[in-house]
Amino acid sequence: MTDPKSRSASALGPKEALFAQLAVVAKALGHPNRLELLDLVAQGERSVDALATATGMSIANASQHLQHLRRGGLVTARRDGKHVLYRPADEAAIPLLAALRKVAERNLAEVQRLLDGYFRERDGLEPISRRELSRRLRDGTVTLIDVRPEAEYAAGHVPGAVSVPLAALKRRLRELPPGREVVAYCRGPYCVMSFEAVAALRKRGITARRLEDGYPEWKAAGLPVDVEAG
Amino acid sequence: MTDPKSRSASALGPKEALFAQLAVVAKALGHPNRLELLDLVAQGERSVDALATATGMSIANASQHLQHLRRGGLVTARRDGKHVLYRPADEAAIPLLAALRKVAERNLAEVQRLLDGYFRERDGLEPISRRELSRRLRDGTVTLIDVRPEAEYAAGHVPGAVSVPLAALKRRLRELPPGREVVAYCRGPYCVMSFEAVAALRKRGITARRLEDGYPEWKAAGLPVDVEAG
DNA sequence: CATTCAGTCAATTATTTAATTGAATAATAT
DNA sequence: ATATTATTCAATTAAATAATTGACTGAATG
Repeated sequence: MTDPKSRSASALGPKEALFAQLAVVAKALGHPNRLELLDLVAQGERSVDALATATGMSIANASQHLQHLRRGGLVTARRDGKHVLYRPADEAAIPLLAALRKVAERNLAEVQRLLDGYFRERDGLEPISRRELSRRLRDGTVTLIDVRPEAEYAAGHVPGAVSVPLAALKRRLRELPPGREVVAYCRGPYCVMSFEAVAALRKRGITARRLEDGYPEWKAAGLPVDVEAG
Repeated sequence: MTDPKSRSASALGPKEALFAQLAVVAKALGHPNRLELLDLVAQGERSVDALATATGMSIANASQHLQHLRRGGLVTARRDGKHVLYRPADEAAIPLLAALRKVAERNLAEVQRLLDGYFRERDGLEPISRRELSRRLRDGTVTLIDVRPEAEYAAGHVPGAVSVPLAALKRRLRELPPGREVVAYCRGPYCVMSFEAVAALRKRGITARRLEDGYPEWKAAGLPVDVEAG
């Protein structure tokens, strides 16, 4: 019995044990499939394979997720003939799911985007003006990223911008100086890449905005540009 | 957007994406250390190393857990000089924690065991509701003591409460107005300090009760709070 | 009493997540 | 400047979790 998890909670201090137990409940909610199952179960008692079919999971997979939910005290099961029927264990389980939704809705830009629809979200991301960007680049209070493909960056970009093509953004997040606002730009007002970039950054808790319009408009405004030597 | 895999949640259906986002929040709650951190943060804004010290975690570990909580939208951080101070991101975060507790309390045998064991006196100590406390504070028929450490009292407390940290309670018993019921509160329903305070007072013949839950819940209920000037 | 259906269990593999260490950064003090 | 303090980051390793597969069990049916 070297595994600390297998020790009874009494070995842990009451405080630790309680948080450990709360974590069991939270973990039960910590997987999209289980949330989907719980959401279905909340609508009424259902059999395992009805749930598996409804969600597109395999029976075994659904069964295991349901048992995970059961261990978390969120659902209970009863046998009815050949079928095992699951239902919410507790009237407190539903408010818990609601509280979770509330936090998610309030805080996650990504959820907001989903709720409001793709294009409405774009309006929520107020862009930074060229004038303000210029000033903040001088101050060094902002990280500017060019999310267009590398070739376009090479052909001309805003001075001070770093090339981080959208496709590479996720895995290069760590390169961004932390605690500094990020501004992303791309081809112009009808290009979605900077919207996507900002959404991805915000989803990860990074403060991010779009530059108004994009590179062509920057250049057209007579502002300086850099071209890759070569 | 040449690589479809680089798209964020928008590549999933809206339903899947929604559950995925809810799972992010739930996962943020899905670790005992993070729950402990959140519980502390709920008492008031705190620096990373204050939190690390209070919980016994390494600074780096605490920092990472806090960032995990931040990604889940449960806390936010601001810089104050050298320190980064974390606080709850959202008033919805506290009810979420409370809902989690409720489910855990009702359903988990292990928690039940804890309540029956360590906290077994709880049943004997009927807590006083916030509503009733408010009324009796107005009437002046009760002495309210805050048994948390002094720093937490300073960061915010129930108006009218006197700071009597648990450690100091015994030697400060004579400061309590005699013949008046004492109500004690601390950090919340699973914080043992108020239980111990009440037990200590009763042992000495003083009529004492706990406030239901604790300071974070008082604040979350929208009731007034006092903060120490300075 | 063997067969089938509905679930569960156990074992495997792949993927995630956690904790640790030491280096990097940011703000401040010397 | 340089040092100091507080925090974050990056890389490593260990541990936990997820999905899959096939074997297993309990209840109905022929």
